[in-house]
Amino acid sequence: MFSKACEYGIKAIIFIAIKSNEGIRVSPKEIAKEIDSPEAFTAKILQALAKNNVVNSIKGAYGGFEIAKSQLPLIKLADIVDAIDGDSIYKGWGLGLKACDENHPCPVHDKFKSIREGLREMLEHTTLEELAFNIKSGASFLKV
Amino acid sequence: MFSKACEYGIKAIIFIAIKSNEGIRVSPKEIAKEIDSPEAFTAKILQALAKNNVVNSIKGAYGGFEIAKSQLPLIKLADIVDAIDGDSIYKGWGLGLKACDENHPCPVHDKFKSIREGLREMLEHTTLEELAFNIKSGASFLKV
DNA sequence: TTTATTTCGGATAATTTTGTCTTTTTTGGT
DNA sequence: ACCAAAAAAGACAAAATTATCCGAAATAAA
Repeated sequence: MFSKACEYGIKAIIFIAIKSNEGIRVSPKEIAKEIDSPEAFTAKILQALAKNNVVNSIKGAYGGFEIAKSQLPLIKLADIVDAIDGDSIYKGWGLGLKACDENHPCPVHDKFKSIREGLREMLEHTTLEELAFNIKSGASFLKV
Repeated sequence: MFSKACEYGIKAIIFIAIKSNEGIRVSPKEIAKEIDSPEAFTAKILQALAKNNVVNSIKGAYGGFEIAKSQLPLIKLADIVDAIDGDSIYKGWGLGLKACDENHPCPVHDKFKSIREGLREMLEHTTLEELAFNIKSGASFLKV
C-alpha cells in the first residue's frame, strides 16, 4: 500500500511531532531507533520531507529535525504521503491504464471508486496531532 | 496498489473469460496483445494462475488457456489477486508493524479499518463474469 | 511415429526500490 | 578563527520486482 519510504516517513513525522510538542529537536539516529527503521534511509526520507516543508531541518551543531508548534495542528497525513510518494497513492488504483477515468474506465474503476475516495478523504482529514496524541496516550504504537 | 503482475493477471483473466464464454482458447501472445502487456511476463503469471486453478492450461498443439464455463460465474476478483499476490493485499495496509492488530495497532490501523474491510468485501463479491460483461458491453476497457 | 505447436521451467537481465557509506556544507560554541 | 556536531548530497550496494530468453515436456494432427 504505502511504500517503505512512506511508512518510515509517517512514523518519523509522528515521533518528531511528539518531541517538537515538548520543545525537543531530534536526530535521524534517535528517530530510527524509536521507529525501528534503517537510519541512513530514514535520513534520506527526512530530507525529502524537509524539502517539502513538512518538517523543519536545522543544520549544524545543536541541529536536528522539528516541527513548529504552530504547524502541528495543520499537518495532515495527506501532506506526508504527498511529500514522499507524490500522487501515486491515488493513481495507483485500478489496473494501470494510462488513461483511466469516468469516460474510459478500467474494469475495476467503479469498483474502487468508493474505496479510493474514502482513502483520499481519510488522508486529508487525519491530522498529525491526532496520530501523535494516540501514540502518547498509548492507544497506538510506532514499532514491533 | 496491485503489483504489475496482479494488474496483468486480472486483465488476462478477464480476456480469457470473454473468449472462453465463446468457446475459444487463447495463447499468451493473443492475451498480451489484447491487454497490452509484456508477453513472456504475462505467460509467467498465467502459469501461476493455472497452478492455483484460476485458469485451465492445455499444453501442446491447439492448446492454450481457458476457463470452464461452469467456473465462470464462480470466480471472484479475490481469487485472482490471491493467486498472484497472496494475502499481501490485506497485510500491506498500515505502517508495516510486524504485529499490528486491534490490541497493538499502528498509528493508522483504525483509520484504515473501514477502507481495508471495504476492499476485502469488494474483492470477494466482484465476479469475473461481471467484469467480463462490462468489457463486452463497452462499459469498461482492458487497455490504453 | 514424426512433426508442429504450445505451455512449463529455469536461467538470466533490466529496472525500481530499499538501504549504506563517504564527503561536503552548515552552524553554534569556544 | 577554529572545532565539533549535525544535516545535505551524491555515489554506491543489495534486494525485490519486472521482464526476457531458451531448452524441455506435452499433445494433437498428419
